[in-house]
Formats: sequence, structure tokens, C-alpha cells
Amino acid sequence: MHQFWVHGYEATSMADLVSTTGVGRGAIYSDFGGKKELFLACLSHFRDAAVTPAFAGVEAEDGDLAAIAAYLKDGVAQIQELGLPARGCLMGNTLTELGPHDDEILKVVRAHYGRLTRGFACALGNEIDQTPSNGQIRDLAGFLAVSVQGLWAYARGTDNIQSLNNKAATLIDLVELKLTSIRAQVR
Amino acid sequence: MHQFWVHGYEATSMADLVSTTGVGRGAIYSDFGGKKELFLACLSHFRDAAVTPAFAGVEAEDGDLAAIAAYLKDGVAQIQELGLPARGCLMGNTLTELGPHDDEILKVVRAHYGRLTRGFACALGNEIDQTPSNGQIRDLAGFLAVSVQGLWAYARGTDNIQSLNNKAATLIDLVELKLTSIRAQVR
DNA sequence: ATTGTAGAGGAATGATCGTTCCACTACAAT
DNA sequence: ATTGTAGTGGAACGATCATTCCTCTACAAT
Repeated sequence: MHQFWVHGYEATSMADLVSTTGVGRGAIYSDFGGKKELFLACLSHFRDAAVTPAFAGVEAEDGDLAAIAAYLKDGVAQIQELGLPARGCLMGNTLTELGPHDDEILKVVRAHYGRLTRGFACALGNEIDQTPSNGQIRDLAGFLAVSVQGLWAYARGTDNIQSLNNKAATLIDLVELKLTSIRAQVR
Repeated sequence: MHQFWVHGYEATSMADLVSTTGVGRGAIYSDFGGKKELFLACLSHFRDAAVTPAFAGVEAEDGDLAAIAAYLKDGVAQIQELGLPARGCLMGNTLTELGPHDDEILKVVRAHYGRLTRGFACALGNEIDQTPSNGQIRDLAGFLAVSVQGLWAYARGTDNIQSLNNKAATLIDLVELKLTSIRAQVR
């Protein structure tokens, strides 16, 4: 998975995968079928092993803005641990590289965006005691998903961890501001 | 340029470039030197022919939030004209694909992010009669650059123009809210 | 009409691509 | 000890990759 994550799909050869995983060519083809099927399996594994634990706090029943802030903060902290430049989000990287060219893969990435939006919407809904289907909440959640992906993409090109922290903090700040604005207008 | 823009660097072969441009192989190599040099020339051409005119309103002496909103609105309108899914931003696509792997290209993309941030900062500074070097303005501008790139990346995977409009409108809405908050705190 | 030159496009370079096949090894089950 | 099985890694497939070289055409300048 890491090879695809760092280098992308096209720039990763089967020889790379054999050498970095230690798994023989034959085994890869008999277990997965081919390069694309292996990649799809990596997307699933990324979803389960990387996204699910990182996003669990937001998706929790009692998720709130603090959970979203923690998700971002942990993400940036993890990037710092692993060293810059970062790998970004495999889903976001894949959307950029293969989104317009492979419907099967696009479906997976779209589902990821939907999941992010849904998770953010629930957490934001808890903040204002509204259902996540509230129009303003849905819009704000969708924007959050796009902005967060923009942040992870940006992380692939910067060597300044502080700029990442600033942008994450600014995002949370803006969302908080919007929430108080919504609360005032509801009242 | 379009070939790189749509398909990315790795997925574009010299044969593709020869057939889509109508320029002979020999001419490409004698004029540019090779694939990577041609790609760098495309990045420059993208900057001058696509970014500069689209971003001119924001970079103008009297740029303001309305100019930023117009930049986004025009961008989405152009995407709608050309049909979804969109091509995204060549700079953003390149950051994701090649950012961590080619320093020379990364330099160009970073310069683009710097340009966006600077343009946004000036326009936002005009809104609150502050210098663009104001800390809050700089942070907000940097966040704007990242969010906008996230939006163009998202455009590569959606077939719903309305969702793009919503996200762009939400971004402007949040920035406006933040500006009024800054104004209140300055007063 | 002759010359100079810029570009098109075919041929061929070695390298690498994804993929298939298969001989061989390692090891668990009986 | 024998059998069954899962996985390794080498050989080779045709296809395609970026790149170089070169021939031929088209056209402007003289």
C-alpha cells in the first residue's frame, strides 16, 4: 500500500511491489488478479486501516467540533512523525490521478468523500442540536471534506509543519465561527 | 498542455503528445529537450495562459472579497462549460503526482501556491484596511489557497456542478464571516 | 531554378512495462 | 516418509516507454 500511497498508481511498477512487499510475482497475481485489483485492495485496506481509526472520533455518536479538531491535529502530528513531505491521503491522491479515467476506482473515492461529509455532518449537527440533513450543516460538512483533502494534498509539497498547523487551525476557527453564526440565527 | 492537464505526467506518452499536438517527434526534442522539459514548459504556459487571466481580478490593486468570489464563480462556470468531470488545476494535479518526487517541479508548484496566497492576502487586506502581512490575513489567505486547490481537485471526480457551487459559496461565506469578525475585533 | 532550412514521420535503440508460465523450494498434514 | 499445497523467483511474452537518428517533404529566400 505504501508504494502506491507515496508514488501513485502509474509510477508504481509490479517489480516495485514485488521488491517492497517481498511477495513473489506469482502470489500477487494468484491472490489479487492484477495490478488494478491489487490497487483496489489497497484502497480498501487504506480505508479500513488508516481512515477508520483516524476518523472514528468524528464518526462517534457524540462526535463534535472538538473531535474534528482532534482528527486534524492528529493527522498533522502523524505527518510530523513520519517526516515531510507527507504522503497525503491515498483517496485524494487517487482522485487526482485516476478519478477522471477509471469509473470503478472513482466510485471508491466518491464513497470516501461521502463518508467524510457524512461524518462531519453528524458531528456538526450535534453542535447545534440539528439533524445532519440540515442544509447549512450539509454544505458546511461538504466544504470541510474538500478543504481537508486540500490540506492533505498540500502536505505532499511542503516542508513546513507549522504552515500545516496554521491551516488546520484556521479551518477549525472558521467552522467554529460559522457554528456560532448558525446558533445565533436559529435562536 | 491539455494532455498533461487531463491525464497527468506519467500517463501521458510522447506518442500521445505527438498525435494530439500534431508536432513531430523531432521538433519536440529539438525545441524542448525531452518530456520533462516539455512538461515544465507546459507548467509555465499554464501559469501565464490560464492562471494569470483567471486570477487577475484578485491580484488587482483594488482586489477584494468580491474579486475572490468572482474568481471562484468564473472557475466553476468554466468547468460547467467544458463539462464534468473537470481537469482540476494543473498545478494542484502536479503537486499530488510529482510533488514529493521532483524538486525542480515542486519549486514551480510551490511558487504557484505562494502566488495564490499572496494574491488572496492582498485582496483580503484591502477588505480590512490592513497590510497583507497581518498574521490573521496571511493565515486566512494560506487557508484559502489550500481550500481552493481542494475544490479543483474535487472537481475531477464529481458530475454535480451544484455541489461545486455550494462548496465555493460556502468558502466565500466563511471568509466573509471571518472578515467581519476581524473587523469587529480591530474596532 | 537553386539553395537553405525547419519540421514531419518512419525506423530502430535499449529499457521497462504488466502479465503468464513453470520449475523449484519450504513446509504442514497425514 | 509421502503427499499436498502455497509461495518464490527465473524466463520469456508482446507491448509500450522515452529517446535518437535519419530520410524526405514543404516552403521561404535568393
